[in-house]
Amino acid sequence: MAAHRNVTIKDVAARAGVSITAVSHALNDKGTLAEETRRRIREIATSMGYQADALARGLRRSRIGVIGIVLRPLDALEDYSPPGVDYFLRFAGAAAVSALGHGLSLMQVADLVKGPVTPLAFSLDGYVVTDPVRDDPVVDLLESRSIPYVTLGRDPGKPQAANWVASDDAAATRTALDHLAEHGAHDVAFVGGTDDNSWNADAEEAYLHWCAARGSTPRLFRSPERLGETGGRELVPRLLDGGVPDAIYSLTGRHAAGIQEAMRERGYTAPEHYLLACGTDAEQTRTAEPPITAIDLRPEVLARETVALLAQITRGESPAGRRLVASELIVRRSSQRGR
Amino acid sequence: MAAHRNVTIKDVAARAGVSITAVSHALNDKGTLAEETRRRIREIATSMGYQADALARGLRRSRIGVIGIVLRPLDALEDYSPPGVDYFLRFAGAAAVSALGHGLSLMQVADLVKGPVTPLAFSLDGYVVTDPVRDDPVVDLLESRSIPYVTLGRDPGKPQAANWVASDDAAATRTALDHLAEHGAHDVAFVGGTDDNSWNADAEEAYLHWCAARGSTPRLFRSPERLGETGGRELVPRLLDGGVPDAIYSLTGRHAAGIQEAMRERGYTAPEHYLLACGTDAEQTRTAEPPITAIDLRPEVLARETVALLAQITRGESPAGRRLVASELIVRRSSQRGR
DNA sequence: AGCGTTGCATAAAACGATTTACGAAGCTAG
DNA sequence: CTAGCTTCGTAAATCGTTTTATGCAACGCT
Repeated sequence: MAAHRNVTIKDVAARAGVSITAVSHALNDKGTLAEETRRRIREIATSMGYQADALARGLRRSRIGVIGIVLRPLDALEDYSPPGVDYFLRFAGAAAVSALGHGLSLMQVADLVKGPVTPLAFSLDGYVVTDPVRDDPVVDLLESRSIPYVTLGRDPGKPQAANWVASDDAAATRTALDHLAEHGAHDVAFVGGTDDNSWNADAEEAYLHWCAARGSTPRLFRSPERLGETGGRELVPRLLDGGVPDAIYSLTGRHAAGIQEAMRERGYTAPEHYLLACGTDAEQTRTAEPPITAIDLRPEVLARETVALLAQITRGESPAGRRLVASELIVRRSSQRGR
Repeated sequence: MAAHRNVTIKDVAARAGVSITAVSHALNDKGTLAEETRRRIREIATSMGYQADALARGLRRSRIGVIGIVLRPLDALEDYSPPGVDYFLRFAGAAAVSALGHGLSLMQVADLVKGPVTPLAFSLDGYVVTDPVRDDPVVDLLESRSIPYVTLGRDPGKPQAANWVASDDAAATRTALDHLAEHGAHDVAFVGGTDDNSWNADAEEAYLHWCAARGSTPRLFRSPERLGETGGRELVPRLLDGGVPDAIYSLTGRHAAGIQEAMRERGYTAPEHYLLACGTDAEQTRTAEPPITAIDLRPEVLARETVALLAQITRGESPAGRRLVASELIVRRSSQRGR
């Protein structure tokens, strides 16, 4: 238990009676060693429990087997485990697991452009950046350091960006709106966030198109993500201006929960007086009374695709990758009414 | 955008017309440089956007500013984002945030003793190991590599272990049992897990003592954590042997949820026919119908204490630290009955 | 003049790997 | 016999820092 220096390549070389070069070559399948020598060295290395020091190796190779993940919406919130928002945790968890499958590990990194940043930040092999905002400074920073990255959701300011994975938000929005319409809604109000990312942008645009196609007048509202339930509650008076809407489609779970509460306080409940659906599944949508119909963005699938793409890129293959992942509507009581 | 080599200490030295030693000393407040020189070098370094390479620095200093976290119960589950278990995610999230406060960052590491391990694993500054089992191999491994660590929950096999933080599970158990008794329960059945960690051990022991003190006959059940809701459901026939218990205290949230469901299917609901409480708060306990009384282990507080202790140790100060954190009972409908 | 301080700065040796370039045998062909 | 080619290994440079040991003035003192 004494402060026991770990076994280094030098120790292995000494024990095997060869040079450290030989050991390195044997272990990495390089050079021109005789097969027999290779085998012998490997055997000795294993028996000594040798494991190459990741730092030293990284210094030479400039790859350390770790990728970073930056959750931009949480950077904006300045809270990395906000109550009720489990999408990001599910995504990050799934990403970590996927990374392991590629021999990588994953490290969550707090806002790269603010304050003191983790020392390792610029030595990582690559980054997953979720929901970048328009011309995101984090993306610029990575770009300027030429660190590879994949965004989850497009950077709305860079339509030509090469590598991203995204949920098919336009399709998901249409599915949700159609569902509300099927259950009798003519007039659907839309509540989005204010972060300038592709999730908000694509959903809004799809909503406007949908309204135009049906000849209905859009009623579009926005509330900062940061305000959460409170933001939802405060929107209700405006939502009720000009009568109770047939249905409300709220992008974020926390807004939806706030809206539902404030509506109930005024005597309006779903699905009796209006229909309610939400653009992302969250603890609130599952546990509200009644439970709220929501879109499952399938963070596990998104994570798998995102990490796979990044892994490919860090390995040097760099096939421009743009992958769209279909989401799924989970129908719950808040939007179901006999037709 | 060209593959732009990052600015190194050598570049700074060249620009400032001094040796690299001078730059290193200026930036780390070492050596005997003139104050004026120091200032000038620092200025140039900042203006060039110099940032020391973490790998190279780590290689010398053998500290890289990253700590690892190992969630043993999830290792056992082989699922790092199991549904409904938010305690670990809350803990890990809070730990990450706390780590930042100490200038460290946190990396989640999957089972250190199984399969290929992340290359960086043995170069980290230290580890948080949650809920080690008796003579945990991960703890042994860290010990043998002399990597500092703090456990969350004691290793039941090492009563003399120096550094741990834990929730006061004995007290919490008594509080919950007393609460059930106050609401009229005489005969409380106890359902624990099978992992041999201090959480299970301390709660069981407290339960047995409590029964002994009151002269009631203990009814102790165990079900593997891994079985989750199913495990809870399957326990119900045995729980009902010899009549419906006044109350059931289940340690894990998933067991509790399964028990509640299977009981309802047989026509027994809480709090009408029996009282129900749970040893940890989880999505299920909050959202079940009725919601289940549960103990909030306060993962945020635990995380803060654990990381603070580890940070101290990695800084070289190593005050043996054993800290007990009080948890809090959240009373919900499942255990409330007019007396 | 000689000597010990003091103050400032640097050269060089680590840290632990990978990679490049070269060298010593042994063999073959002319 | 020797030039040339394999085959098998190794020496040394390198990655970017930190740290240790040393060097060189200038100064004050006897």
